[in-house]
Amino acid sequence: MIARTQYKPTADDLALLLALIRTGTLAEAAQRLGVDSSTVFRAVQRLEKRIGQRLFERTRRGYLPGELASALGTHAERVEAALEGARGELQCGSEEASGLVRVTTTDTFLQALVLPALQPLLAAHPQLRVDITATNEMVSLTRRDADIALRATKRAPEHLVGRQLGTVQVMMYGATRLVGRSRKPLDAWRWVAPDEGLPEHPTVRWRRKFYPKLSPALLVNSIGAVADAVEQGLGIAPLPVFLAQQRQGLRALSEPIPECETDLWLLTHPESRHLRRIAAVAEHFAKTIQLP
Amino acid sequence: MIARTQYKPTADDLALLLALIRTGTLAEAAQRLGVDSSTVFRAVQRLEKRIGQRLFERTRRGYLPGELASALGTHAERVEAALEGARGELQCGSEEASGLVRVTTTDTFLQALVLPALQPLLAAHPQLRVDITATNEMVSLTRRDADIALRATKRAPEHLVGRQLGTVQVMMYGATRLVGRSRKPLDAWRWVAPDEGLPEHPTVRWRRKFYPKLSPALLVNSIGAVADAVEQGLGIAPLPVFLAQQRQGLRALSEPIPECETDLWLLTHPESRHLRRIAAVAEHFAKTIQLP
DNA sequence: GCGTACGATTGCATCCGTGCACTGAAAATA
DNA sequence: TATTTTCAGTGCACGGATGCAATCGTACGC
Repeated sequence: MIARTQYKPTADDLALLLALIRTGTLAEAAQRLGVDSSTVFRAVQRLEKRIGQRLFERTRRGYLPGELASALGTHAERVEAALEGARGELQCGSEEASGLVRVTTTDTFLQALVLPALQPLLAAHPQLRVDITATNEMVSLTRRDADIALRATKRAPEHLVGRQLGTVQVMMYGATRLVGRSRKPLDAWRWVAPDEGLPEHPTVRWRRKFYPKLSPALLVNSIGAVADAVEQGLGIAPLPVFLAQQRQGLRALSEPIPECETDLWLLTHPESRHLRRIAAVAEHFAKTIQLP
Repeated sequence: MIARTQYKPTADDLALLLALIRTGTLAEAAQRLGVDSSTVFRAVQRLEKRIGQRLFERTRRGYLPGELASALGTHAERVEAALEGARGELQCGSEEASGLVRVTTTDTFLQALVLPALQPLLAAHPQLRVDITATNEMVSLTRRDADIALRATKRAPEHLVGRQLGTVQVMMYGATRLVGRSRKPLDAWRWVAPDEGLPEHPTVRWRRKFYPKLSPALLVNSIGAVADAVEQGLGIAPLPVFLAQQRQGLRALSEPIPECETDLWLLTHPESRHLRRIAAVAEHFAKTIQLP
């Protein structure tokens, strides 16, 4: 083990590092930091000398972060977020949140849960902007993607701070005008199901396990569309209760199916969750969106 | 809304604030920061002037943090943790963790899961010190208490980053030499149970719900002691499977009881989980401790 | 091929923050 | 009550970081 001088980088060092990583040139980094480019130049030199290791590769195009610099950069982002949180404490309006918050969820949750909850939130915070992305895929929520996620999973997500908002229960449904009061077994009906776009959906897994022979008569590309199809009387399908309750004329054909149950999670990034705007949105969702 | 000058505190400002909050006097804060006390004095003045608000109350005894100062202090702690994380990146040994990690768990998990996992961890990191607190109570895990917690709960904990390590399954057990191959109903046996110290334990709730008339013949003050008593043949009891498997001569008298199931969570603080020593312990626990 | 523009460096004067030494006052201790 | 300790707060000289302006090197457009 070499007795290398253990220089402890300051927050300024990290801010500089981060700016330089993000921009790639001294001039732009300097502009972002509000200092002269010569200052950035000398600061990088100092830092490298004190650490005793090269951080950036100098190329014609500018500064290219090395491995260590990248690693430090992720830490620097955390420091930055924490600092921003502290600064939010000093915003005068104090209660009102402002800025952009990026939310990601599925199309189903979006229309059934998120959109209805949005109106009062935006009314309470006029300066707040919300950017919602609906994806069916389970995108890993990095800081680049979004600030808040509303997801349904069986197992709790790692590396994220989560609140469980309830449980998504699933029952078999059919349109009343289709099924009437019939007591036919479930596999005597035509089924509607999501197509190959959602191969791992709990309802699909459940059907394959308990009705392996069954072949759905209609495939559509989202759970919302399945619900629509069932409402139209095109067949029966396992549907989340909260979705079925929005539709007219559906009749439950079963008890809640335990195998299809998933938990509804409200997820935020550990680092950014203290930012006022993000905390405001998360709090509001947690209060407004509740499943049994 | 007053157009107050929106001064953005630097990380140095926050470090100073934090030191002053923690020590209470200029001299001690200065010593902790490695600067002169006059520097601290002037820095506080500057900061208050720029923020446009008093942060500390000056008393004979020293500096007393006001409300805003305390609020900023919690943010400052986050900044501090993030900075420490960045500095850890530069430790030369790089892979070896050093320092103190405080772990809290229950006595049951401690002896059955944590202690067995500890040996290889300490061997791999000679400089690492671990401080384990076993409490039966569900102490709220603040940064003051501990860095890592191993807990069993139904619902996922909020405000903490958690990993679910598995599910604690519970079955009825009795000593073979007591129950033999008997098929008597469960309530024909004498029962062992935890005493009033654990009134909300899942097994207790379950018993009250399904065997309300039943009165345990023996009460002891921990789940470990219940297992011991059952092993001695003093009665039967619902026991976590992982505990029963450690004992000799126990026979399961039931299937796993769904109502008694709890999830095993490994919890860390969002802020400190990037520190090398804490990440090392958490990783090791996550790898080593696994329930089905 | 020449000029232009952009980016990395460097020299120099300036200024802010700092440490050191000191004062004064209030506790703590004898 | 006398003495010592321990604070907060001040004057002064120094040094390092900064901004400005000038220089150099290279890519790119005409």
